[in-house]
Amino acid sequence: MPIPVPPDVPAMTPSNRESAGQASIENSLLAALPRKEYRRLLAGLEPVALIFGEVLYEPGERIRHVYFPGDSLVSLLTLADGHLALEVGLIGREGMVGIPLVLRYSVSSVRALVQGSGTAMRMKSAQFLTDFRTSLPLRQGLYRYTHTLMAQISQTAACNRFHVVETRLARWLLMTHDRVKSDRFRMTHEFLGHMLGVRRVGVTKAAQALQTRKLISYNRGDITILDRKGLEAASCECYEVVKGMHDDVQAGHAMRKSPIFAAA
Amino acid sequence: MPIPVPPDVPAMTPSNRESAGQASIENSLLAALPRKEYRRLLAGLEPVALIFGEVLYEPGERIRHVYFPGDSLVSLLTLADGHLALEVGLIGREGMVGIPLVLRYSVSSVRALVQGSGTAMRMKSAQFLTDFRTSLPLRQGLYRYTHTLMAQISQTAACNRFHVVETRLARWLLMTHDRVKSDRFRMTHEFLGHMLGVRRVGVTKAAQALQTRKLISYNRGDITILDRKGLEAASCECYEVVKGMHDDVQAGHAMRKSPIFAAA
DNA sequence: GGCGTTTTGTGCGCTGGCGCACATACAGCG
DNA sequence: CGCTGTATGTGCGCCAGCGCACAAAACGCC
Repeated sequence: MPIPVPPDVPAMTPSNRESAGQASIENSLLAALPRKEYRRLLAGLEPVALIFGEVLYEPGERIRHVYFPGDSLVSLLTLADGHLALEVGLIGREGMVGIPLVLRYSVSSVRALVQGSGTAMRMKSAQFLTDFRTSLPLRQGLYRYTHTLMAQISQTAACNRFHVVETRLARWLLMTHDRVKSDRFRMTHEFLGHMLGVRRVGVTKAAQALQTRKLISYNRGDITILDRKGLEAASCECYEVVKGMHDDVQAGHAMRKSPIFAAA
Repeated sequence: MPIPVPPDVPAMTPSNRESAGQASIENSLLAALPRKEYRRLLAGLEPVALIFGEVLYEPGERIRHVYFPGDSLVSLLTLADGHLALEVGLIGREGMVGIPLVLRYSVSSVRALVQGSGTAMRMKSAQFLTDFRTSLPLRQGLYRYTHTLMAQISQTAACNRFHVVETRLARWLLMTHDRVKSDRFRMTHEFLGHMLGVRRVGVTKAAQALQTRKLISYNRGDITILDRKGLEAASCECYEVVKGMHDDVQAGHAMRKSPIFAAA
């Protein structure tokens, strides 16, 4: 009842579920760790396939696992009045789901919903707390990611207040596009309505406008990005702001001397 | 031009500026520290008077000091399009201004604006980073506060999206009331408009409604809470949600065994 | 006591999004 | 092939909040 499960993507077979994340390290936070450190953490990490519509946490619920998405995508939703939802954060390969644990808090205050099927590495909370305590690089990466997540949430708040649906939809599609490798993804208007906190019909209107402008095309839950540049022009500067922040952090992994970081 | 400086409150004289925070520890985070720990930190702490309208940080600006408010009040504002502002967080005696430093980030992504004149203790960033590294109780308190701040920002995002001005104004007044000791505070409609992200006239309308219902009274920037219970009824449940979270954390200082906390 | 400034009040037309209700279309399945 | 469910399209009246413009108080200051 809360959020209707959207049309399923082709389900993962047991075979590719097994091999998920086996080949290369798909999550940037993990990939940024020193090889040795990564191998050590691997013991507690387990590849899983996340399926569209799956709820990882509910508000007020104890966090059992943290997730490092590969090509999966997870939305953080704030619920209001029980039926209305609004996305406040979007987590893909650049981040981790379960940030409260970084802050020594074991309860989520938002719903974490799988918004794009795909792979992820997960770890039990207890194990994570141990590894987090003993791994400096992991701590550093996660603290920085936490900061960008806060910034993302703040910016999203203003965006939701001031910008019209069409603009916000464009932004949202871009953010998703950044995190998934493909130009196509499954996504119904109904579902988008819950993300943007508007009626389904509002999404339909906005999507029509974007399609007319040849920026996207869609058909029964199948959205294709046609003109990435054009979409960027159609979105608000909130997109650039948040993106810039993520890029800063990514860059920070390489050049630790960047003036924006506090001395470790 | 961005945000008009609101009517000044009676300015602090040099004498009470000197004695600010001298008497008792007004900030809860500091007060919760073991005595010995607090005395050690005191060396780097400096009492200051914060004045209505003062900007502590601008987005993208390097953080020079952190602030532990006593009876002062600081708003975190996200800016959009350069002229519109929206409050995403409110910090009083329960918290600290400068959370990015907790996450090893030295740049603020929001504007920090003094919204209620009063006292605070401040510390240079470099000193803070040192003390933060060496004080376990300080780290614990700040991590937990950071979590509640994130939760507050998320909830505020949804609130701003779904609730009408009158309701949000009620919530905002309650949050302020919780942090200031007094039933009266200075606050023009214009200023409130920037907090709630609406036109001044919108605030006037909402304030009229609350005044008609005998919940508040106001006069040229002087607002009085008349009926606290009534205001709570007039506000949205977002208020309760956020308040409950803060209370949990406060309680957590006393009973560390609470199941909501992750093992240290 | 008069004057400028700040704060609050009022009016008006406009628009984006809402709630509701129904129409169409395509997809999979027996 | 037709049925059922899912996804998208359309129409309509409504309302909160917007932008703009101006009026009316209250305050501070010379």
